[in-house]
Amino acid sequence: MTSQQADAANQEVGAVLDDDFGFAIGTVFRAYAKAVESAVGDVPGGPRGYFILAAAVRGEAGSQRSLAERLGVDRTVMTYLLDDLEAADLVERRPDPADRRGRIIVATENGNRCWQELRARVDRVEQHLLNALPKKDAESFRSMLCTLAAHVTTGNPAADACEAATEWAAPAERPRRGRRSTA
Amino acid sequence: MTSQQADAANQEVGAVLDDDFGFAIGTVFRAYAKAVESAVGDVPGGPRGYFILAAAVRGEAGSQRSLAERLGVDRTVMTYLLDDLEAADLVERRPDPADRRGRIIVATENGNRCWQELRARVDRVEQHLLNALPKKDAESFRSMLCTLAAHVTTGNPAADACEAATEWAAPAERPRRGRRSTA
DNA sequence: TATTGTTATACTCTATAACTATA
DNA sequence: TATAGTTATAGAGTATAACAATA
Repeated sequence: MTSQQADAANQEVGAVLDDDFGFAIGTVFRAYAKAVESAVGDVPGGPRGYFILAAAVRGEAGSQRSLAERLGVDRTVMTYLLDDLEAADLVERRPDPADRRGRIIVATENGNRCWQELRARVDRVEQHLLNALPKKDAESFRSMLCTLAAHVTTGNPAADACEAATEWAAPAERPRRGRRSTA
Repeated sequence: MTSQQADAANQEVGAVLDDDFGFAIGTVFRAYAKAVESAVGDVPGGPRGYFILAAAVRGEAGSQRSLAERLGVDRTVMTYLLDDLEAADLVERRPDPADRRGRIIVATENGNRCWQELRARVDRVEQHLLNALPKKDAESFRSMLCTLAAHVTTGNPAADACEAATEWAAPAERPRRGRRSTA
């Protein structure tokens, strides 16, 4: 196969695979996450730190636990993230007057200021990504995406679509690569 | 704050945060990935293994390197994934006649059979997720998502939207939690 | 007893570097 | 010299479990 043929084949591959929903959402998500990562610079925790800050600025962060669940991170990880964000003087942990076990996450004054600039950058990333669509489509895409997110958040998320995990193919033990025992 | 007020606030939080694009795409992606993970059962590599298999079945996998880049994984990780998939008799590494350094990834007969069932399951996950939208919207959402993915794949992905990473907030050293030195 | 948050530890996953074989 | 793939290893990230304080 000549390199020209190879290139043509690769183009083809791209076109067809990108037509797969799972492939597509993965690709778009990774591209967005990567772009946001560079956009937020050295904010502790990267994109996740940014979203925590965003929630805090809007006064919607709530408790550590609820925020962690919303962001899809373990509650212990949330502790580390908040330690770093607090050390950077972006957010603050305040005692919850209603439940002395919990903390309420709020943005500091500095956090508010930083977020102004960060949000502008992240917005540009979002717009740049959506520029691939006609302006009108971009808006409805954004809207539908938010609808899906809201639906996932409230309803139970597709977990019931498939219940059991069947045994697939060669039951021969797969010895967990990359950590080939200590022997 | 009463617990009723707290509940109301939490509802509000959900609604507003889900209206943030980044938050929404993260939420939807995680929900989809989690659902696919359970749908594919113990296929080696989980969702990633499934997508490799899907590419192989369609004869679009190509070389390990190109496939790895497409899936957003390191080429060394691709080696491990393929080791496991090959051990499970789902895919096969064939020498590339055009370049004896490279391998071409193809699905085995067993891999083809398994994929038939797996694809049906994953399709159900996708449909279940998109059920939150009116049927017509679901189709256009899917289409737009694929357009975005194709655009990301070809054009350079938003990486130029923001160039430098500025220093944010307290430059006080953040001591990297969770690995508090060996002392 | 159950829950929030923290800490320590163990584990998994990823990526770096070094190596082989091709080009 | 550069690239595809492999392997080993170090490192980052994650989750488990135990604990303290509060409900």
